[in-house]
Amino acid sequence: MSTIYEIAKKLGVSTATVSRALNNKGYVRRELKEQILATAEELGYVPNSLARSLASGLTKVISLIVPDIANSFFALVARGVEDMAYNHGYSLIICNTDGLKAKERKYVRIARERQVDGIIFIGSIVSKDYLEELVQARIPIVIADRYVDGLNVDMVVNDNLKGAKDAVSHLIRLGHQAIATIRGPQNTQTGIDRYIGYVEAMEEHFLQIRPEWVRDGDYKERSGYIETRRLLDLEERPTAIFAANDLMALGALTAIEEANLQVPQDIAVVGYDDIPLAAKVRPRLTTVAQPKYELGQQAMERLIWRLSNGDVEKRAETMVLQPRLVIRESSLAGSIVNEESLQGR
Amino acid sequence: MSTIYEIAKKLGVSTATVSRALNNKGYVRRELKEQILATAEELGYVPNSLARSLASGLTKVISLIVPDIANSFFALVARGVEDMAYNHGYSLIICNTDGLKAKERKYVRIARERQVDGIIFIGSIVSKDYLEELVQARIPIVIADRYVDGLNVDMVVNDNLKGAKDAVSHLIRLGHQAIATIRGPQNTQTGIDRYIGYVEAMEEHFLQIRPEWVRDGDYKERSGYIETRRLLDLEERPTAIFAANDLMALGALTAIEEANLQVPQDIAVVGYDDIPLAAKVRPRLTTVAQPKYELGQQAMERLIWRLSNGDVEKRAETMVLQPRLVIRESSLAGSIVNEESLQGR
DNA sequence: TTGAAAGCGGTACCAG
DNA sequence: CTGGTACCGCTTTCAA
Repeated sequence: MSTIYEIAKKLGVSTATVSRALNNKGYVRRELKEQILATAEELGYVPNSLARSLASGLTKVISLIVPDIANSFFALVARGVEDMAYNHGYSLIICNTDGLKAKERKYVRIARERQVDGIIFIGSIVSKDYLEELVQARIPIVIADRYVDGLNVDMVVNDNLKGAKDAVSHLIRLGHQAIATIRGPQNTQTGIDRYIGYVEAMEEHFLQIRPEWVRDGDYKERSGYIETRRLLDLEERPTAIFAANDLMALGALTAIEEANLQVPQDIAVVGYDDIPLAAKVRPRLTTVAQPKYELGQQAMERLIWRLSNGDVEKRAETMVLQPRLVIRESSLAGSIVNEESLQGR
Repeated sequence: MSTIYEIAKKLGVSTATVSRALNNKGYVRRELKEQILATAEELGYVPNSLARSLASGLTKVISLIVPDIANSFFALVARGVEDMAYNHGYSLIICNTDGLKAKERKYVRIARERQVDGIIFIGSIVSKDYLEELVQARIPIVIADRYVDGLNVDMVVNDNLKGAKDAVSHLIRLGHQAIATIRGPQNTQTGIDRYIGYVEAMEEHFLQIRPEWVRDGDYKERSGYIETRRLLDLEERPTAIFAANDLMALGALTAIEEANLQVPQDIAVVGYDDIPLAAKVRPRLTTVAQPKYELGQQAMERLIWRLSNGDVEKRAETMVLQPRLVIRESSLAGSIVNEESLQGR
């Protein structure tokens, strides 16, 4: 493993000059620079970024903290982050927390030890404990797909309230009046906002919200399944269900199928997120599409921006991306339809 | 950001002693050690792993090179890698190549610059060019889900030949004789082995392989769709299709559905991989399950083992995991069946 | 334009 | 047991 020292020795110059030449920084006589570059090539020189980081104080590494990369939603967001990072010379350390505070804490610790330049949280718990620790350590962070109140931190989210409202309004336009919802955790902002969207849509159309039609899920498929069974057992059964995410909507589809009922004829179902599966199941799932890849991209872009304006203590901003209702079979009567011709609003 | 130097100064000891105490290495008087630990705590000391790595020559970082983390198959393997890495104190740098040699090369370069302790390749191109570069740089690597010939490198794969053979034999047992296959790229070992499995199963049962029943795909859904349409246009149409992976099998299902034919009544379909979608589509897809998570786990475990036996120039080994045929609706006549009761072989 | 040298934060060997 | 100190490989003033 050759070093700049070897290059310097071979050419009888100083390491300072070699460093300048290699980094194209400061003054170096043109031909000398070319010699240095040539020698570096010849020696198979590869810069040691550890040494560089230690000296410069910058690692060009970002920690990406996510509940589970095997979850397709997060995987797509992560992909957006990674592409943007790659284009800007950043490397990503991946951290799966499984929603566990302990793992999250540990990963934050690791991020600090490794001197990462910044951290991106995606849909994580984000306990304020270590969030403050990070602010104190002056490590820039961006939170994606999760709005955390009272924090001077950059965030990128989608307009959950509007998305949910669009979804429910769509059901109402189809003539549904008895619309139930399976909510996400009400201690998360996404869960709260999507529920408010549901409520607002119902109220604007003067539709009654029966308490037993409001079910609490945890964003996992199983809870969608369980709560839907409960809904089906009701004497006053709803004709449509708005699930706060696709996984729960999928669970709903299963429960309805098992009950020998038809979607959407007997019950319509709408989800949220538009994970890849949504377009694959039968009936295809109507859902609110979050710009997942873009969410990741924007988060990373924001972080890079923050990093290059480091000392500027500019106020944090929240970027809101627009969701898009994707209408498919699970909320239409009848046959298979062309998805493209139906997309909109 | 406090350093060991500050701890040392505050206690009037040397940095050497502090280092020893913090790392629980070498001799330090018990009470002194406790004081050091307490002071570290008090100062909010966080070790700088860059400095540590630079001095020790170990980073505890691994590069994970994968075509696309948003692909659920790779995501699951990656998850296996990450969990194992986490348990052993390793961090993972994620690298999406999109199957592009240029990106793969770039990431290998980055891995070297960052002085990673090792590299795990999953289903990648793995050009011999930089593979040799890595061997020369003495960076241990493990290749998962991809067998590369003539290389003294550790590998973890599943028995593709056997898996394919099992799948086709299953179709034959169901009475199929006209069985087509959509192959994977024949410049990949997985593609070759799965094709050989198909051939062996057919030959052992004295079944004819018509050349027009052997189609070439690229592991993407679209190619499965296209090749299936070709198969359906044949005058001598096959009664079953073995696709070399699930994505292509999914494409096949779509093509068959569009042709208004029934799966499995008119045509049976079997895939390979058992991605999450396989159990979700209708009809549910019969497939060969690869132990994805375990594949990742084993790869990482192998790498860790190799790292702790660094100087021992032990011969590389190839670990072969067993695939498992998962029988679902796409290869059975008739109604929805309980998946569990059908798993076997 | 170039070079000397002081770090960056730790590790680890050697002497005491 | 503990301290002194020479690096690890590169960046970055500051002089020359």
